[in-house]
Amino acid sequence: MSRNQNSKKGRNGERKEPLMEKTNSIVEKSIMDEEDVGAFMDEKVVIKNKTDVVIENEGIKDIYKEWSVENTKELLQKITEQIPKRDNLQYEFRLNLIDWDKVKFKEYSANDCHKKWKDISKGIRSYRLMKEYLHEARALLKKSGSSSNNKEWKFPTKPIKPLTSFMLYYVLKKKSFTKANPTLKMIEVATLLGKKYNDLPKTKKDKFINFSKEMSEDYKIAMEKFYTAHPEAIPPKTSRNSSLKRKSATTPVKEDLPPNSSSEDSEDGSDFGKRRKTTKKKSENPPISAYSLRKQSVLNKNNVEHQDIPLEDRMLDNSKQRMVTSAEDKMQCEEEFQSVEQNNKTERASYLQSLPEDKQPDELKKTSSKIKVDVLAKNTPRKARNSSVKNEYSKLKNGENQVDKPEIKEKSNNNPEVKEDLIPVKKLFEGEPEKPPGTAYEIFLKNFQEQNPQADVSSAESLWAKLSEEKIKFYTKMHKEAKQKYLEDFEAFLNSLDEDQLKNYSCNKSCEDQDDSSDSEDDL
DNA sequence: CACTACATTTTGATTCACCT
DNA sequence: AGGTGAATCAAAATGTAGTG
Repeated sequence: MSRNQNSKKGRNGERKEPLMEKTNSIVEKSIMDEEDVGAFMDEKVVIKNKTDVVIENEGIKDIYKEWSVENTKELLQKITEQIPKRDNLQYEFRLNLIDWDKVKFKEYSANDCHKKWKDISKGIRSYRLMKEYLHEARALLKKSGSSSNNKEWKFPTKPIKPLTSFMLYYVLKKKSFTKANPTLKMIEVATLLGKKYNDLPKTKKDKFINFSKEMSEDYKIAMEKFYTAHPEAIPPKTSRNSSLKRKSATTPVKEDLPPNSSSEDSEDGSDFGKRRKTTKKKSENPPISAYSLRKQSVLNKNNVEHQDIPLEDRMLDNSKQRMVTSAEDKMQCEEEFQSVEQNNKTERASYLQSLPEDKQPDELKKTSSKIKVDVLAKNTPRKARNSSVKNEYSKLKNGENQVDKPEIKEKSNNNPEVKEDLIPVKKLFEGEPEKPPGTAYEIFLKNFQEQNPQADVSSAESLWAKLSEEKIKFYTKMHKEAKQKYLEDFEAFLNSLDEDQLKNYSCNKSCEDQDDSSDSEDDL
């Protein structure tokens, strides 16, 4: 692009004024008519040289200094010697760097040589033809095609990943958005569009989501075809070492974070791991998603049928299988998951109700292990998930135990199976925000109970199970927003406390927590 | 200086290593 | 065994650092 721009400039890089060009051509023409000095050089060059000399007031006799072909050749050689072997500077910059004192030879001064070069270069074409571009393009293709690193050149037909719903929205809106806000930087545009996307009405958002899903399905089919045609393109199974590479790739690992949250769990003395081992059979863990359910089923099936195949391979198979799963199959899987999840909820609720009242909170705590993930991972931007909020939690965790307590407090309220009347009511601190319902289902239940005060919980449950996908999404969104608001309010609440209040709050919560944990220990 | 590689922002889908 | 979480990758334009 810069070369095209340069081609519009004068040889010295400065932009020629149209008036100036006109003036020069008139001058050249008039001189051409009266002079015949082109003994061995291009007429135009000599004439131009003449005007230059006149303008620079260097004496009229220099105009007629002769340049034989041999001397001109020698000049070119001298200039060539001044250029480094690996010269990659643009013409104008290189020209400015040439030391004409080193070029000068025989009776020609540095100025003579410089001027002569200016004249010669006038006769050189400064633009490139299409065929020249094509020639270079072929050379580039040859070069790039041989590079094993260049995937695009190696597999030009490889389908590109489909855009996510947000990406579709971003691409669609970016142009008009930047036009309306030309001062915004690209990063700001992305941030604002991200916010706008999140605030998008559900119906509009669904359009993008659906389209994205369609694209995703097409991509899967295309990839399947591509891998059939190019089995060599199938990525080789990665070794354990490759994880290090992945970590050191584009996104730097946050050093202030523990390697993973599970180690954090064990480090802080929490017995989450132990609890899983001692109190629950693995098979009792309900699937957390449709994918999880499918994976569970596939892996179990494989377990029976192909016990000799390594787990990693089976997981890979599962991933591959997922790649080629049809939309219908996926829907079925999703429905299956919803049904399983609802069954689990119902079973869990009746189990909780069957427990003695003092055991219920502990049982709730055992199963609601993932508050951080649920609240933070799902409802905050990725960056916040990874750093700010997590850091905030861990920072406070280390020094100020008051945050642990709300966390646990929230845990007990965040369980999908929680019935309001099962939660021991804890007094709220002054200004402390009220906890939101723990699940989308609870929001639905609350609404349901408000509208049908006579109806019992089981009818709400069966209604929830039959709820359309759209309505479930609606309640999920409401739930998300409520949780997000609570997080923000809670953070603001903590910030608003002075040291004494914080101690007081911390102490209150610690006492509550001690009660809870002693119960918990007993239970274990 | 020219050029290249990478980081920056956003969301969501996908993949897969790792840990319990 | 399998749940979890981190990495990656799609798009865009621009800035920056490193290399030659």
